[in-house]
Amino acid sequence: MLTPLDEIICGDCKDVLEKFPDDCIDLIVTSPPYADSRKKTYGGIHPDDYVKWFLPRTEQFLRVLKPTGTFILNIKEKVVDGERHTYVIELIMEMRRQGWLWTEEFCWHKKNCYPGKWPNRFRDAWERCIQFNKQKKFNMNQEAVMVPMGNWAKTRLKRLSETDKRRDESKVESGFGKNVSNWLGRDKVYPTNVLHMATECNNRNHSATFPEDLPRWFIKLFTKPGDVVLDPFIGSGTTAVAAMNLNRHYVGIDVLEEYCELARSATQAMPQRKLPI
Amino acid sequence: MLTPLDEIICGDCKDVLEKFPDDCIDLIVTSPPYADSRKKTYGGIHPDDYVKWFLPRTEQFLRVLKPTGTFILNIKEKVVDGERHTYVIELIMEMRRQGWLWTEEFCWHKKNCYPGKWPNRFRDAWERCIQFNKQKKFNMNQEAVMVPMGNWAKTRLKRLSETDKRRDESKVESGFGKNVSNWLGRDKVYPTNVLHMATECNNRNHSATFPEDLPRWFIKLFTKPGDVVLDPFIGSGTTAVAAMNLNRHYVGIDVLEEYCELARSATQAMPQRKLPI
DNA sequence: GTTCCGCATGAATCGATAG
DNA sequence: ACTATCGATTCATGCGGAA
Repeated sequence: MLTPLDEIICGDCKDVLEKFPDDCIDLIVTSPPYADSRKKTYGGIHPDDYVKWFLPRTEQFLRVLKPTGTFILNIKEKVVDGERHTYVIELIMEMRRQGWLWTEEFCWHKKNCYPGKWPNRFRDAWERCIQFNKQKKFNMNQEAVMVPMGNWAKTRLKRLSETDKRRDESKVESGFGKNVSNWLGRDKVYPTNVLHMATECNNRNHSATFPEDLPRWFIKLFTKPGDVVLDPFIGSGTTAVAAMNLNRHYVGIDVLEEYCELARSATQAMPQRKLPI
Repeated sequence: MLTPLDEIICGDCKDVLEKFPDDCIDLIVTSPPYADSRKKTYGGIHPDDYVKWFLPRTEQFLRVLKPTGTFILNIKEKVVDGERHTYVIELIMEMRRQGWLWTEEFCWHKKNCYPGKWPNRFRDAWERCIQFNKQKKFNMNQEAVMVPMGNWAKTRLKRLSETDKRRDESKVESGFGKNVSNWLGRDKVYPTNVLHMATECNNRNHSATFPEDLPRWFIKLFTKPGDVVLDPFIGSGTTAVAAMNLNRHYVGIDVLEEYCELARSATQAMPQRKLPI
């Protein structure tokens, strides 16, 4: 079977991917249903069963990913009985046994985290974006995510509005859009492994969207135009839209037909490809 | 033996703590020698041996810590052979078997991280501050680390200078100092589990100092004046100085006499206790 | 066209209450 | 006793409407 490109496929990603050929995906970036979350829609996997549930799927991810490809897993451990549960770190250990390399762990600082107050902890304002690879040599285009933040840029930024300044603090290109070309040839710096992005809290159709900037950043970093991006838990379609906007092919999978429809609408509602990338 | 207070003791913390009574420490906060780092000074423990080396020491930490106390471990996994090494997550698993509760993991965002460029990764701008406890109920004074950042403050901040605004962004009390009292009674918010603090790059006598703000923040959060703070890897004495400034007792331990001397000088050079806390 | 203000909205967590 | 459900808590963000 050939790889179906630019499609949203309904089904369990384990079953769907079994029909895919080996080494056909350049980047997998996904935010799976967290343990015990989204119960009403996804059924909810108990934290204690999460690793066992996930491993057969990462096995398929490993097979379909190209040797030079990357797998970015956005995840966070829940608090269970007053403690951080260990399913995420156990998953890392088990995936290494499966053959994955644990290359890096990015920290996504969620500037607008969920509110609340408890006697024994503060609000959780960060999630892991764990980078796995098949080999030590993988594709990476660092220049694609460089940030205009030299002295010249800094001076100019002082004249921007408060809102724009806030966006600039994210240091991740978001908020600059078309103007980014103005910064070419100026002082630009490489980002770090800490990403500052706010969640999108205005999406009423899907309870757990990550911001488009997140997959967008990793797509620019780990793929080039024409490459294939897979999100095995596509949800509302954020990853597919991000890939589309960057002239990459996408493959989206979700077990719920409802979300597949949502993702299809999102990709088809795209007004145009916003160039330049 | 009674607990020796406000002293820097030379020796391996395992041996030194064996002579301490049970349940005598309110907070342990430390940044141990990282695996295979600081070879010249600490001898360097190979990453593969790190957990085995560390566990007998955490066993003593567990014994001397009060039931309501907290252990904050500032650590980060090294890159070994292109991969993040697993000694930190293995350590968490093993310490849980030892009886520790893995309550939380704070993210310390190092705003001025170490420079450098590599083909396959970005600069590492965050470290883990892992919180362990003996029981679910522990002492925590959240009000002590509240931050002036409500709507009212936000509006007002627009009129402050650029420099002040930058300091404000740190959200961790650093940079506000005396002015912070002006904000009392106004909108203050609780912080999150992401700490934004710059590293101190001016200490050339010790190879791995963390900024005083880091132990200071945790000391304010998990102890009250008169409590006892232990740093079993005291290094240049940052934790002892922070405890002293906050009117807490300290116990510092280091295997190297050279660092003990350095720490003693640091505590004795204290000009005065900077009140208010 | 700007800027400003008010408002709804969250991958949360704890503790109490109910079965 | 042990599990399931529910209310209270809390704040950065982006939207729409207003000045």
